[in-house]
Amino acid sequence: MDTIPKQTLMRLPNYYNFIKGLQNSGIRNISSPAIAKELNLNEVQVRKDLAAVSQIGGKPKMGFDIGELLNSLEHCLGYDNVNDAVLVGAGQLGRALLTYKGFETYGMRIIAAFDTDEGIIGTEISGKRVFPADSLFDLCPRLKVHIGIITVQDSCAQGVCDKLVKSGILAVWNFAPVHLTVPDHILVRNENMAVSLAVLSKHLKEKMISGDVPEGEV
Amino acid sequence: MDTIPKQTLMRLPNYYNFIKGLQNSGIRNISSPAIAKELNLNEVQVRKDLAAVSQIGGKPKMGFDIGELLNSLEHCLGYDNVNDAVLVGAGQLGRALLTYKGFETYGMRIIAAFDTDEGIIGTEISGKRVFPADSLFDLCPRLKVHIGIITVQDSCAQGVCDKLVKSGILAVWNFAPVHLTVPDHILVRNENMAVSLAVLSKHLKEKMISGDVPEGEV
DNA sequence: TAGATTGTTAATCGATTAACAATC
DNA sequence: TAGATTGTTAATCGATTAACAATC
Repeated sequence: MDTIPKQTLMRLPNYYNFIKGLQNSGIRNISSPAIAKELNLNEVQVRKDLAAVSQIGGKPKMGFDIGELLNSLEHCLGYDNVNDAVLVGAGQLGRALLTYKGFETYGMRIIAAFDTDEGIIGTEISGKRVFPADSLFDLCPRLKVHIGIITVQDSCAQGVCDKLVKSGILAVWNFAPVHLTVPDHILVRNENMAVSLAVLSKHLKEKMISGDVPEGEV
Repeated sequence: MDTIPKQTLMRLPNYYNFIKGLQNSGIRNISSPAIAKELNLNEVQVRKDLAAVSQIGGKPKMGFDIGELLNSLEHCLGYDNVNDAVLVGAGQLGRALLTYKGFETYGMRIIAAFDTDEGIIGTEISGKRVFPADSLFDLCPRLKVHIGIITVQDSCAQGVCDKLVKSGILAVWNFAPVHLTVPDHILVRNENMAVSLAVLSKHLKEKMISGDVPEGEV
């Protein structure tokens, strides 16, 4: 298990969710062909992916032990090391992220929120305190946080980003659909909801054009 | 401009956001080396991407006309054809998506929401009506919608998905971190917020290990 | 003209898939 | 044993990068 290929890493959550579901139905073993079929993947690809991840591997005729597989996947996905992040912009989307339960599963945690709105500063959202935006400089180093989430309006995003960088943030998860200029050593991941949906729609359109659609549903 | 490579398609929004920013600062032309530098990409890659997208191409010594480039990018991203989607689950996250302004930019539109909570059925969120979940079967075909967004709790996701499929939905954008079983002809895109954050964190960690971090910030 | 920048052809790289021997 | 399933080596595919001639 050296470094896992990026593409493999991206598929891991799908395996995890599928296999977790099996576990809940009381199933103990699963073969890669079975996984491949259900997830619409090539079965060699699944075997390679699992080989890269699983500690003890599978057994011919038996397949993989589901418990072990889940452990291995959790390990690879960083389940067992907690990573803290702060969020700036406690608007509709920011609030949704603060409330979102799923992060814990992957060892991630949003520990605090920042905003400029006097009305919500000092309140708690889903157990996380909202601080004034100015206190970033002070709090980030103290909390030793290195990941910042930007859910402010487009026009404020660059300014917030600059502040985060000054506060010692090394990775930025940006939900504002604008280009952020950052020093070379800062990691930026742009999350663009609209694009995700647009890409899905484009895929669908291509599929429809290629005629791969059931009778008359277009 | 035949079919645009998938990887290129994924980079398009980044070009778009960056170039849009330049336009707002009144700049008229941009060269691919300049884009490459700012976006940390290979300059040949940028040239190839733009070649695949731009209608009229660039001019040696001048670079690309920003207006034309934006038009071409908008065209490729489907800006100019509207695509409708319905959303099921008007909770925190669902509400954030309904409120999100960015979709219009890419020609996407959420036209209605569905929920089981009597308290919010009949209300409007950001101008979109919330209907009872049961009316899916009736409304989807009538609205000719083919994209469904799932923002319900994990435990309901599969049930909702089945309903959507029965209602004629062909593509599903799933925010619940569970595996959805669907007929072969249905497109599923899993959006897992937690994984995105976890992957970012993993990248950061790798970068930190490889020593690519400024003095003492670890 | 000289130099920057374009578009394209060829080389490289990484990921996917096919083929197959090993094993429970 | 026979057959399913594993892990791995080799072939293919697609995307990235390097090299270069064309052009404003």
